Amino acid sequence: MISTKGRYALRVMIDLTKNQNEDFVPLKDIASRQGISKKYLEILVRDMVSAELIVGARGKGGGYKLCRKPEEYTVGEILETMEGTLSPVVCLADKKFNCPRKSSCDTLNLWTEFDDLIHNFFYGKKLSEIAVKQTHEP
Amino acid sequence: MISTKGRYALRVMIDLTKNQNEDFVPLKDIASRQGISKKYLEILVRDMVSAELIVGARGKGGGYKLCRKPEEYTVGEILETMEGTLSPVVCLADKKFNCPRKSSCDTLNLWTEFDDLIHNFFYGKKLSEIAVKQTHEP
DNA sequence: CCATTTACCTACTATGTCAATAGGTTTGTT
DNA sequence: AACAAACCTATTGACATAGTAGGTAAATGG
Repeated sequence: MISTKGRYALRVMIDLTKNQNEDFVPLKDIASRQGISKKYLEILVRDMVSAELIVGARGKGGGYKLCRKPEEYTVGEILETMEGTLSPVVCLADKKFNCPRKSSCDTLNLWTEFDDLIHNFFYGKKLSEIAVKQTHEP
Repeated sequence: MISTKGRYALRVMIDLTKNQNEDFVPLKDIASRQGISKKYLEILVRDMVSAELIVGARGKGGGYKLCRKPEEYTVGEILETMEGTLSPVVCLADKKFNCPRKSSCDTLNLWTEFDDLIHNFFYGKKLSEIAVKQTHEP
């Protein structure tokens, strides 16, 4: 299951996409628009900066900003950064894990197929696709 | 991520499929073949019985048995029983949960699409498909 | 230059789930 | 009666999740 880390991070990225006009968007604004604790977002945003998904600027007029164009991010990249892995099972998540049952496992095929499905789904979605500005009813 | 509950339960179902010739398969045998603690399996198997995936018989000659043909089970049904839900996010997992951001959420579509993908994948797979006896290399 | 605004940093915590383990009771078979 | 099996209740250690609390550092505006 996707945790708040991944889900909130994605919403931050969408929020930043929608507010690209401003140079830097303060976390305070994002938090209030998204209805998420600013304190908690600080933790997530730190990881996002060190993963080079966004950049921060201090002081007055500071905040956060995307460091690429929205179409240059995939949802998969964002989620995988925050969640650590998108793999549905331990044996596929950890590359170093060499399962002793590997050659005889009846379920490995199933998990591998599922893993590919997840990967292709999320890496096939661009941030720009899901962060479209909403058209309001007349 | 699919926990051991779902993964082990699936392996129990596969084991039972492969040993359909015997009337009832003792948990002891399943545990040793699968290399899983019998004590832990007891807990999982209890849930499987109450969900009517399998039936148990006590006493000597007892054990567990499928209550339908392998082609009448879907992997989705087995996993969903054990995991509680297959939904990737809380807002879709809990039917009673009425998210206040539902109408304005930018990510709901994404999660719904992903949820359908997961559901279709696992409910499209039958137990009989993944529990085929392995053909050995000559 | 100083107050303000912002990011950035370290630490702590309550809660819950996971993955078992331990020990006992009941039921059916031989 | 002995045994083998399912069935039942309770407990536990480890870890992740989803935060909270309080402070420091840097940039800007007046």
